[in-house]
Amino acid sequence: MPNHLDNQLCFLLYATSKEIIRRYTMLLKPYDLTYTGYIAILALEDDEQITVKELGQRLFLDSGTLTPVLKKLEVKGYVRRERSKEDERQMQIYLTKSGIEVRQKLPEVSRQVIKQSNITEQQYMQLRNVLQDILQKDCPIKD
Amino acid sequence: MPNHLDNQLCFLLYATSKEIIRRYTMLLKPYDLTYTGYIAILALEDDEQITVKELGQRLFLDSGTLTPVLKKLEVKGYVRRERSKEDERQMQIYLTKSGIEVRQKLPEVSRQVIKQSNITEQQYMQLRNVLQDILQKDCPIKD
DNA sequence: ACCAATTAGATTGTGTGCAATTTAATTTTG
DNA sequence: CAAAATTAAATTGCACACAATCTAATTGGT
Repeated sequence: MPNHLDNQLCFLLYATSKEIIRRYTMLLKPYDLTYTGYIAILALEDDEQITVKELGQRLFLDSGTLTPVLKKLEVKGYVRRERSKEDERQMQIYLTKSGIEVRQKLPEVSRQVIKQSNITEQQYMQLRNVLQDILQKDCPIKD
Repeated sequence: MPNHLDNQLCFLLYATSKEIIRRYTMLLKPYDLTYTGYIAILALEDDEQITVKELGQRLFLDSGTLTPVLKKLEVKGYVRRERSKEDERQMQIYLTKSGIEVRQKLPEVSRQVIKQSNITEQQYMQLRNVLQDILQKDCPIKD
């Protein structure tokens, strides 16, 4: 591995990620959604109730980040939060009708962001594969 | 471009970037550096004075982010900040002796992070090329 | 059944990240 | 040359991220 480039790679990852999120944020404004709110809604299936913990596992986020985001999504009317009756510690999250509606419009936003970045299908696949590799190889170490 | 994967790619980028930064943050603790402080120090050459604006261009960060970071680096003794005499609006930033010293140790941190992610040299090159492409293609739109 | 250990979510504190505004200095222009 | 426009940093406000702590609920062991 070429040492003098180590930093470039990590920094590129960081800079590109920020830039992509910035673009999402702009396009999500009409829906009154932030990027975090967006991925939270996308992670919820239409007829599904999941806990904050489960949602956090899908998004790699903890309750410290998710709790405020979900409260805001609730105020906007996109999700509902209910204490589980079987286990009072758990909070059940699910999409409202309005949340399901907005969720259906979101793929268009995503399509536009990808379009802007102008990458080829091959590059797209390469990038996805490498990132999945890195993230998966990271998982065992985290535990 | 396969539509149903659009989101996966952007999310992967976001999640991987966060994970890599998390690893940096852990390894940087002994040096009393955050990731942002780290890239700021790396962006400064040993015998160079640059303005906050210039530094921001290198790091894709604005004064709103950089000013507090640089003030903290100054308190830690890694950089110095001085008003330019030619143009009082500008703040000149440069590494102290201590900053130059710590800077020399940082490539080792970077090497360790790359090592942990276990990617092949080919993957490394692919990733770098695609990210550079995306970031460059994005730039004209920003201006 | 009781108490220690665990677990889920919320809260707190620190550090970004960025848009928007402010302030002070410099440059441009009529 | 003076007023207007521009520019550099700093400041403000909002929204994450995440570690650490807290609280309440549940579970496990005896």
